[in-house]
Amino acid sequence: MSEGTPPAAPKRVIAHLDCDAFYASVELLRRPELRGKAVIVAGSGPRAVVTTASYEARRYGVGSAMPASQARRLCPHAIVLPPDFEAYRATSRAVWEIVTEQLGALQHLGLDEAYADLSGTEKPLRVLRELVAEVLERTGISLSVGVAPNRLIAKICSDAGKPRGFVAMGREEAARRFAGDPPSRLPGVGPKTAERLRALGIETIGALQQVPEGELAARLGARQGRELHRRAWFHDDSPVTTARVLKSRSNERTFDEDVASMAELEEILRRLARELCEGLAARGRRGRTIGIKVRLDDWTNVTRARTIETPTCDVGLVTDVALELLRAYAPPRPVRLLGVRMASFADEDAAAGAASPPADQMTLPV
DNA sequence: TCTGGGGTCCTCTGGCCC
DNA sequence: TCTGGGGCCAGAGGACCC
Repeated sequence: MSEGTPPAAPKRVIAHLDCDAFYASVELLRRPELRGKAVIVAGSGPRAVVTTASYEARRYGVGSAMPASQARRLCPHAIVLPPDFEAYRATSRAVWEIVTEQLGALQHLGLDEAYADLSGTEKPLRVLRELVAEVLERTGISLSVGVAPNRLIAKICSDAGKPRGFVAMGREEAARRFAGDPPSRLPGVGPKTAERLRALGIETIGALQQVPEGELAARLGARQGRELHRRAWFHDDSPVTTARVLKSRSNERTFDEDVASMAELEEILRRLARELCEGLAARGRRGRTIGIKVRLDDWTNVTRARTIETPTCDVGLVTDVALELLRAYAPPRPVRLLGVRMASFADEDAAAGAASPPADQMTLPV
């Protein structure tokens, strides 16, 4: 190693693995007779939204998070199935156990996607191709894979190749290839940011690349401006983080019809708090910050929280605090959604035991 | 057309302390 | 004694993600 010359950073190889139309795929495995048909997974209530849709349904414009009523209008012949998260979790475990056997620890993002760091792996593309074939054979689930020097490009590549895609790309090529795409293709650019960019006349990633970082910072704030500029050029040095600790847990419900009665709201809040505490107790978690969330009929969202001295998962205490917060706010309009939340968890990792990881450490999506 | 549920992270603001 | 600034924390709201 020569003095004054830093050693070249080892080349990173990051893979993003994404299950194709995951929930719909699980349903099709259970009901093969639906294969090739338009299938929508959605709740049944008047305010239900689409959880996912098969590619046949997507051709009619049906997409995730769309109101189920709208999805039915767009694709009236679609078969609508209720979500079965237990089944999705079980299939998810099966898929990621196979992947973890081959690649080691993963960074999970929900049940159906994960990052793996393959830096230093011999012939990573071959390893990944064989892995995708094995997952398909053993579980029936097809994966799309993006391989790149960073997470940002890997994710965009797996998305661009869906379904059953396998796309590997370097940073310069990504900056060229996706220049004509809208900024919303970049993770972290949602509808609001896309609209702000549109208002500035920025309609493509290529256009975003041409805006000096200083100008973006002046218009969008220093941090977001810098980050957008980096993303437009597909720079990303964030690590693949395999252990994530749960920060908060919540339980919320949207009502089929708005609720104006305070007595009814209090009863619902008691139930939500009890369910939340039972879930926390089962995982041995206790928190200090208790919060409520209220969505009014005009879609106004209000949150209130209080931090107590001693961590708890006691139903009575959590319910009392949540009720006090609700009474102090006293919703001025009918309520559409009510939720309760716990955060600031006590560090009880040691108590969870060394043999098994803490239940909320997301080494596996459970 | 009419928008779920469960999360994370970021920004802003205000209170408190030094 | 008063004032300003910085750091820290909690609370609230917003954007985004799957």
